[in-house]
Amino acid sequence: MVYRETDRTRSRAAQRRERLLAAAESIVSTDGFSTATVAAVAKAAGVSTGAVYTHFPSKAELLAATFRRAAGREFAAVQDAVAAVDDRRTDTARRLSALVEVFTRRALRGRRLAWSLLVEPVDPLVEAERLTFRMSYRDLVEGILRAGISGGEVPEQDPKLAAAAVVGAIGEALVGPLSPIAAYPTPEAVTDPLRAICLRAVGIAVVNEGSR
Amino acid sequence: MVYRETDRTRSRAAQRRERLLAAAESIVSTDGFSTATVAAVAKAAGVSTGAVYTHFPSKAELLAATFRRAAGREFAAVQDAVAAVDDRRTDTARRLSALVEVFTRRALRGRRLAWSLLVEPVDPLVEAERLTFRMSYRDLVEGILRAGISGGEVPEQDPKLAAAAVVGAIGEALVGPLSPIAAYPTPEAVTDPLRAICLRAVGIAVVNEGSR
DNA sequence: TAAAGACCTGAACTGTGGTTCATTTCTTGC
DNA sequence: GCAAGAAATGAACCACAGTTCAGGTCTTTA
Repeated sequence: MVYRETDRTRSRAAQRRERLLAAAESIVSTDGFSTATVAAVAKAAGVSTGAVYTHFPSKAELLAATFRRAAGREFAAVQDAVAAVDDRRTDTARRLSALVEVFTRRALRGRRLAWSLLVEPVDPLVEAERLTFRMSYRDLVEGILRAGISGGEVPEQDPKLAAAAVVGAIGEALVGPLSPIAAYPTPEAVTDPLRAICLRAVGIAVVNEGSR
Repeated sequence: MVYRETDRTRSRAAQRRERLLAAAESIVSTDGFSTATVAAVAKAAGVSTGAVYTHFPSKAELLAATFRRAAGREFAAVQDAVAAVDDRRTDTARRLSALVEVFTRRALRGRRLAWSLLVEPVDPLVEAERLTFRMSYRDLVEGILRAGISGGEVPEQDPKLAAAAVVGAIGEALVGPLSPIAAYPTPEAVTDPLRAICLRAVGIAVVNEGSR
């Protein structure tokens, strides 16, 4: 044999894969997963439909990878925001507030993507990814609550249940069909009351609702 | 023409329609909407696939009607429970508690159906029905909150946002993939903390969490 | 019982979109 | 430049489930 896999070919392949993912994400974030057909993604990436299958074993895997990419970035941003608070001092209210604030801000900025990531009906394999990320968010909240409970800032309660409720409340308030956020003029107008709701829900008395 | 539509034929048709809906609901409540194919529903109802189309214009309409049937019953039960509290006296905490309790109890009893009604990916037409019902729940909560706010029991806040959050919290805590309820031994073990969370979320201080 | 219309049957049809594959084009190392 | 292997192409293929329809059956009224 004469042909060999080399740095150049590998990076070329990685580039193609990246192009495909970027194209898929672009479609998803403007029109949702349902319009992200193999043909559409291929076209957007400037390749043939068949070429998709040299980089991904199936459409489901392509979309799952796309989901991971987008959701991972979102989660990392929220996680970082929470961690940044930690750097200064441990304060449950602040950490939860940071979580709500960053999540909300980002969801408002990219509402279609947020909708796709949170509630759009998707292929089972993508749904599995979604489950993973929702669990990550719940675990993040749960961790905050556990720390708060042991520190005495948060009343005794099942942190798992409370965390699930908080995640559900944020999700429904922001991207669910029930969300009234379209009527809100600024991000703060959403984050402030939503933060108040989340803090109260876990039993933290909210003193000053205005903030920053 | 000699053939005429008569009471007998009409009731026969109504019966068939009913059989189809019942069959569809049975399938949905055990295996979800995804397995409710036209063929499967027809078979379960004891008719041919073609006969379905004499009673429903499309599969989507059949499933939408099925959804309405099941979701309508659930909502009515919750609504009745809330109204029953009203009969005695107006008390926001009691009304919200009744809502949480009945919703939870029923969801726990039929978890698969609850999942199908709340979060299973479905046809757009069915999704539209779901939206309607979610709005009904939100409106129910919103009404309770408005009354509470004007009565001074509940602090000033956007009742729409708070209602959406409450509905989201309940949904996620009960049937979402994050739900830890499988670990709970009895319905009360779920309703008590969940009620506490919901009441606190809207700003009602929870004094005694034990209850009844 | 006959005519007329509606209903029922289930096999055939259809539309959509994921997947495959024979062929062509590239890439690599000599 | 050439052999060998990989990747790309895009039209053909296929699977699946919703929908249709020709033919048979049932209901109704006269």
